[in-house]
Amino acid sequence: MNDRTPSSRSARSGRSGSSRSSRDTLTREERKEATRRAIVAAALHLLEERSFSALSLREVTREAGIVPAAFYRHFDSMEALGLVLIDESFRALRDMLRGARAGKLDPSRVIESTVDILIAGVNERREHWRFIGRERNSGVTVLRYAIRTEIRLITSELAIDLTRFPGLNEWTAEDLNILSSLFVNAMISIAEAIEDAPDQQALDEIRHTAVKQLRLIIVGITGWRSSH
Amino acid sequence: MNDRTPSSRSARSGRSGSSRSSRDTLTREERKEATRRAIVAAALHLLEERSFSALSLREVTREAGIVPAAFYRHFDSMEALGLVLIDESFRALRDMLRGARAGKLDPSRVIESTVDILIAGVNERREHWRFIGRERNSGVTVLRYAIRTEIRLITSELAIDLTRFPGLNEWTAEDLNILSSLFVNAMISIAEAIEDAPDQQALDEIRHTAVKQLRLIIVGITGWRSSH
DNA sequence: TGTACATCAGTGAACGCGCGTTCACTGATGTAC
DNA sequence: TGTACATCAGTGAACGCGCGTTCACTGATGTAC
Repeated sequence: MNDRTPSSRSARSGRSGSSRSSRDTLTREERKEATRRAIVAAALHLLEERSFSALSLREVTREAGIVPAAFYRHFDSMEALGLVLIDESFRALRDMLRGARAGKLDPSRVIESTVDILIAGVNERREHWRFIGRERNSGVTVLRYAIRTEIRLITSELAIDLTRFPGLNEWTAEDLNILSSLFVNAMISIAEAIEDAPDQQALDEIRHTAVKQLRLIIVGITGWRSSH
Repeated sequence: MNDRTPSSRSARSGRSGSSRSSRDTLTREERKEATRRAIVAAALHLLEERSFSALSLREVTREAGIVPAAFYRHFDSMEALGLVLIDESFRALRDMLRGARAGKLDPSRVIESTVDILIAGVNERREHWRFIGRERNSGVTVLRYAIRTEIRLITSELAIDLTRFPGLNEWTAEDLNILSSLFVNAMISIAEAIEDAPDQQALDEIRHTAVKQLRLIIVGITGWRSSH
């Protein structure tokens, strides 16, 4: 696991000065960025087994292949690194959701497709999901609030999207938000279940359950007249 | 916060020997039990602000008013203490649910009453709920599994209870479990929201949202024919 | 009730360890001429 | 292209600190007679 990202041979910049890479060498700026990415990746990797508050600066730098003091060339503190991890994780999550929306799902199989996309997305970015899932309720206040803010954002974006569905366009904003947070909550617990799935059979079972749960919510919606 | 539970004056046992307390003194056994409870309470108190993996043995003993080494007279390790905390927290939770069932709710207000009981219950045992909510997804594997097992138990107990409801008694066991885990998930996220509620207004809003969400699930059920 | 001995919850000192942070440093990369 | 100087990412040693765990101990509580 110790690739020793830093310390190769030499580098040479292009003509006019700023960021450009020639064949086998990198500019100083590019090297710094590579180390930064190594730190982020090391942290994310270690966070599969630890919670953020149990993660030490020295562990991260050890995994990233640098000396502890070098950490401070990139981040002010572990907390700053944590916020970057959240930002990056939610960027991945948003990409997934955007992809799902652009996909123009077959209306007769909306739920199945949604669940499939969710499962594929979580599997693809296991580390990010695990991190978010862990820290959402964990001890580090700053991270917890940052994550809840992001989730609230996603929830209200979904609420806006829902207005486009037939039958929902005359719901009140409040009701749409309630519905959308019901969906988001369901997605979060499905994602948490996926993370822990030990094998394909467990995954199939989760898929099956998730489809039924979401279908039940949909049935609820269609039989519902937005109240007061 | 340092009450110094241990070290008072003297004690005297009753006639025949074993556990019995006279007026103002305690047997050795009772003192030991008191210290044990002090440790558990200290840990639970500190866990309102920290996650378990960030909690040190020395912090706990300091808060409990004993010397670090004395911890080992009561628990083999911090992990053992963690498991006791889970056991105790879920005992509190089960008491709440049992109370709710025994209450013979007004059928026309089942949802409102359920939510009220949930809110009251969570408020009454904030420390336990916070602990469970945090550790459910946190880094300490043993605790995470212990909590999930308990939640699975509660879910299947609820599923059995649901068979008594008109219209649900002919559902398959699988479908009942799915429905019941939808309920339990909703309860968990409601409980998490309650923990963070800063004031009465936020609490009212949570109550309002929770009632609507549960009602939506119920509508879903009544419009549902248990499939295959 | 009184005495002599056993038990054991809690003490206090000591240990080695990994931690976060600081600092002066080095040497490759970048820039000015 | 060549030279002289500036920049700055990463180094390695050092620090003081709180940690978990061990150990021989103490003195109140408990028991046997």
